[in-house]
Amino acid sequence: MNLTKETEITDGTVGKALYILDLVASFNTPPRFFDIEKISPFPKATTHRFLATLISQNMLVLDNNGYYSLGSRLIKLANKSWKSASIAPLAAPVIDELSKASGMTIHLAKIDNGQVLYLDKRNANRFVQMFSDAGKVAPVYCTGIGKSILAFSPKDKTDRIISQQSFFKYTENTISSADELLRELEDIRKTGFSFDREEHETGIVCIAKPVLSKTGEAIAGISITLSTKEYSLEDLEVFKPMLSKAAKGIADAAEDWFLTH
Amino acid sequence: MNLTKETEITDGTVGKALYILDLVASFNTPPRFFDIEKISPFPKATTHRFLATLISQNMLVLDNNGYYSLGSRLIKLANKSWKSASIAPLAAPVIDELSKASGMTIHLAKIDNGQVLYLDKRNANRFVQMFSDAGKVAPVYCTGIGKSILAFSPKDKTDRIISQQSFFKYTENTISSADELLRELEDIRKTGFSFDREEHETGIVCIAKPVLSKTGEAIAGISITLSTKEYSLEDLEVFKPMLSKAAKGIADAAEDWFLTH
DNA sequence: TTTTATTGTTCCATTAAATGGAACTTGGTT
DNA sequence: AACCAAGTTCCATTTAATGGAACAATAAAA
Repeated sequence: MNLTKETEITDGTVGKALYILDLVASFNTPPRFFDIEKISPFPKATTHRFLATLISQNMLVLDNNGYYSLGSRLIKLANKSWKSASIAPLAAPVIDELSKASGMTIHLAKIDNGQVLYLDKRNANRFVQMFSDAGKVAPVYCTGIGKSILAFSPKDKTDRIISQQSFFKYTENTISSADELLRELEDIRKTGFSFDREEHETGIVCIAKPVLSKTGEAIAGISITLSTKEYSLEDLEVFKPMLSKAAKGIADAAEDWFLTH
Repeated sequence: MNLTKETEITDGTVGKALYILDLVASFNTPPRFFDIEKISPFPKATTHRFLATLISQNMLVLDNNGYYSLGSRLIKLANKSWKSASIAPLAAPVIDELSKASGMTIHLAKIDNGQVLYLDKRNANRFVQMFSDAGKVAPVYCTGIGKSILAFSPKDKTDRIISQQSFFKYTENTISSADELLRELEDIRKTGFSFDREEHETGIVCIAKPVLSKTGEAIAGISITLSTKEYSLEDLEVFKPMLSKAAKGIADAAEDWFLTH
């Protein structure tokens, strides 16, 4: 589990309670008190009290076997978050169409805290597991969407995000230095398209394009993903026109929304 | 906006901060400080400090025009919550199949805090807006799933939930008293199926079935929804076999999961 | 069954942080 | 330029968080 410490333990009591919430979320299977206590930076009594508070607040659930899991209040809040704080609902019809037209797996993502945050997904088989990917995160430097957004961001923002990267080598194709990444961003700016050439996961390739604001800055990105079991990198070329159309469509929808609100 | 006060302002600082988070979430469009302050039970300075804390914690975002919206940390947490704390991911393949077989809109929901909480959805057109329905809530007494779960819950639980209902009359068909609801639950126990006969929204009908645990208690419910523009209440009958099969399939998947964890 | 080890919960004197009234700053309007 | 409303900061007072340690419950071993 790749637990990026994105939030310092600050803001007094509230920050600490939310830190405990993240701790619980970081387990792949519901932890017991002991498991949490082991990695908690707070004394036992304090950790215990925070857990009790979070349960009372419906942020956590404690089952009768002593296992903690995340509570339903989060699902309810996320529903509103997804709708109000992102372009995902505006982009949804466009993504539906791209999914239908391409028949392939589609992702919509933005950059959040130096990482790629997936906002929506359509599976190739057209059936979606809700929440299965919205909310997931991935590194910018080895994803098509991450690189496409980076290529069309202001220089200071790009530099700041690059400085946050670890350049962990997921596959033999993974970009492993800031210089190498900067060179590739140059290429992406020329063509407008970026690729993931099995850089994050062997056997998975994608083509991505940024969703640009009126000022030419990337506000999000969309991608089409293929498996090399059935297709090759070259097969991605054919999707360029529909990908461009979709990126434009989302940008227009975002623009309309902005003008009417 | 139907803001059910599901959480009292307790648990000191943490509870209060989360109350402010709910306040921000209760707006349909991003509020300004003034809007929040108006309905906040806390003094101006305190409200302001909580907002600042929540922003610093990535639970809220303040745009440069002074509007507050929900932050990305919620989407990330909800992703994990959906996966770990509910049967939604286990049910997903079964729901996919039911969606394909029926061609209709499918819902998966459970009861949470006396309300129906939707966990997953498949649209009739087969394209899904993620998060668009997972996280939404509806009353138990006028939804097919709500009634089906209630009918197969222990008496004390059923009574407690019924006592929480307002019996607001959404349509002329809405059940408007506890007695009326109890009578209908009797019928549902006999047949195993429940219906929403335009009780929540005019023009919308559905058939639902509970997902039962080994002990015969409902742990969730699934439904197939139709619009009376194209279909009628009678058309729901044909879905009984596939709905039963799906409910059984989800129950089995949940059982398997339980045995192997 | 009894003992021992481990996990989980509560207590309360001490310490530290939250509180909120009021003063102040910012930005827009006549 | 004077005014009004929205948004932010200050700091003495109050209130709640803290955490070491004792205790309880549960699981494992003898």
